[in-house]
Amino acid sequence: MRTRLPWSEEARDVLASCGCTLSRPRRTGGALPRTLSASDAICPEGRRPVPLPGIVSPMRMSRLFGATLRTAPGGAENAGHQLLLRGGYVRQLGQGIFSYLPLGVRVLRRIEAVLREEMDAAGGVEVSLPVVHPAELWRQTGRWDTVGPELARFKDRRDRDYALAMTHEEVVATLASTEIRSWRDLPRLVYQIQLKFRDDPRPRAGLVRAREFTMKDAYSLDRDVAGLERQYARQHEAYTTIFDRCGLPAIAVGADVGMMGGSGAHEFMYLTPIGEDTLVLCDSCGYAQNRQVARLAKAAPEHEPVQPIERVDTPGASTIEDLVRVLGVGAERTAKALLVMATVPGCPEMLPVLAVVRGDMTVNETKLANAVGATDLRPMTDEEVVAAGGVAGYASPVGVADRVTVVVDDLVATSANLVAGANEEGVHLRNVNMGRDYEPAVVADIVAAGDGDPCSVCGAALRTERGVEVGNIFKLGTRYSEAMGASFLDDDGTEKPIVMGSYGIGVGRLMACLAEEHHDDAGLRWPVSVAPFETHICAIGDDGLAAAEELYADLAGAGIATLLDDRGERAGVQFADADLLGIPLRLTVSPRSIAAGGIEVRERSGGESVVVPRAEIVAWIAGRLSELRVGLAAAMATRTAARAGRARAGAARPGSGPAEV
RNA sequence: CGGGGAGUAGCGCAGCUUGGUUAGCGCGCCUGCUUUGGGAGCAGGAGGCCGCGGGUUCGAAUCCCGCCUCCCCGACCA
Repeated sequence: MRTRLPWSEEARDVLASCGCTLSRPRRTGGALPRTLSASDAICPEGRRPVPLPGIVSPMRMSRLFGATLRTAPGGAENAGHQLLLRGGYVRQLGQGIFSYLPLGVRVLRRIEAVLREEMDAAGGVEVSLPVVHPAELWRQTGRWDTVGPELARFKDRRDRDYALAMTHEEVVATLASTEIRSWRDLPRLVYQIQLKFRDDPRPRAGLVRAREFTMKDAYSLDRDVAGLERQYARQHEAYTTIFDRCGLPAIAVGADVGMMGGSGAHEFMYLTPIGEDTLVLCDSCGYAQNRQVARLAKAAPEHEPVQPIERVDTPGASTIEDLVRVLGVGAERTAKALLVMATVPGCPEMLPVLAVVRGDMTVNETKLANAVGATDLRPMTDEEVVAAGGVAGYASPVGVADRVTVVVDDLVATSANLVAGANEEGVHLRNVNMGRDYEPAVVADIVAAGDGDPCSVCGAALRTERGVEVGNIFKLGTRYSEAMGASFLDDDGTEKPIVMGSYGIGVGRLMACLAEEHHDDAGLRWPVSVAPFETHICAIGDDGLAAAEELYADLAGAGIATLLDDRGERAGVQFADADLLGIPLRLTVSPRSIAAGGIEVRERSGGESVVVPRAEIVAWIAGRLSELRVGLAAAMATRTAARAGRARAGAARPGSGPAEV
């Protein structure tokens, strides 16, 4: 049975303005997109009702700014970055700072078009907020002091402090304080596509981690938490659609809220070895979390009577491995202590912290930082260890509670008779028990989950993967609205703070990930939805060029984004550059193709060339592009699902998933 | 910030250890001729503050010191 797909609302609007009879794309196997957008339309006359979003004009290669390079500049490590440089999409100006050349700009614009469509569809309205922020703005939320050097600061000529925008919560909250007065003004979703600067300590992998970058950031404003949850779920859905449409397989994982604060967050991850985040995944139940927050199942320790504490000499045994060997006990019978200094907002001095986990586990620094409310942790210096009453290799929570904040993993808290250090060189203590021998300041889950650990949901073995964070969504709550005085009058007559959420996608990073995902040895292979052009005409020879000019005019007239190689280069050069640039359809016009009665079409994604009669070429291409678009969405949906395993429980897709067709 | 590496023509690199007179190679670029469906051939050419500053030396791309920049590995983020 065939279901007719609905045109999206926006598509209906634009289609109404087209005089042609439009047909729907054919099913190409697998799932179809939820709705069809205007660009999915197949027009029998080869016309498209509106210019393709994000693509404003066809282009001649002779006018293009930016050379293709045969060899990638040194320093470009990953394939995607190398190809973007070689293809003339981007150039690096400084560490983490890039120029976009015309081809790169066009890819950006197309990604942005998808972002705008999906944000609009989610009820968003576009704004454009300043990149230069008065310091006062950031002081009001306290982030001027808490964020650190990542926030780039400068002074103006009158010695006033400013910051370069690294995110826009403060500005949005300030605006909301004047624009939103009543519950009738809510909910709202504002978004922008704007430059950000973060003085990242370590830019890396080209566009994947730049310091200056464009970001789509959206902010939801709601009356209450229920409203926030609705918008959050809607954004979650929109993000899934966005990455599907762009052709990037990405999965949602639970995440730490980090410097944003708030009550919950998901990150959208592109799984790749070049990623710098470690994700903890469960293939069995779909649990998926950033390692920073991933949990593991901890078997409840067996109950046993508390034994008297006793000293034991362990000369030279300063590691858990030594201890296991010398005392002949399992690592799970030991307690391991880690000494760190924590930066806690509001505290003038750093807080000394002693963290205790079982010897067979490792501390997760993010969890530990969250447990003490710290923004930053670093190892203690030797002097600080002494001041804390500890001895390197023999640190222990026993007897130091007055000098350090003791944080105990919840498993240690319920484990009896552990072996711990004695805060004395060469000495350990047997039968150490929390409560009797020491008092913790905090008990929390502070251990790291990793490969092979049991899943906290279903018990199956977890595995880890690397990923790049291409997007995130945060439930901010009222932190920013309260700080900036953004409140509204509710229908019960009381003044309430606006409940906020924030939702980001790095545009350049998304482009970099796409380049990483879609390439082969010869070059890039852009998904049709984000390619800088849809067709690339190679004009071979003088006769070929003359015929190509006509084809170019026809395609341009049909609204098909076309790049014409009019440089008069040899065929091999043109083909090699076409492969490098990675435009989906290559059209060859040459004496040979003319003799064969048409235009030679070859798809960058592979397959044989076909010759299409000249009279049919425009409609043929329009149809093929339409098929490619539909096929892309279907392929991405299945691919994403396959990569995520059966992502459900852990990924916690809120609300209903995409409608099955 | 800690550790490792690199700055020589537009791009990729050699030369440096063991200082030496005019700094090379491939690709690209310019001119001409020939070629013309997978990065052409021949001939001729242009293009260098050898990252910057100081020092050693008769003489420094080369040795020494300082600085800057970029890349990679660890703590942060779209």
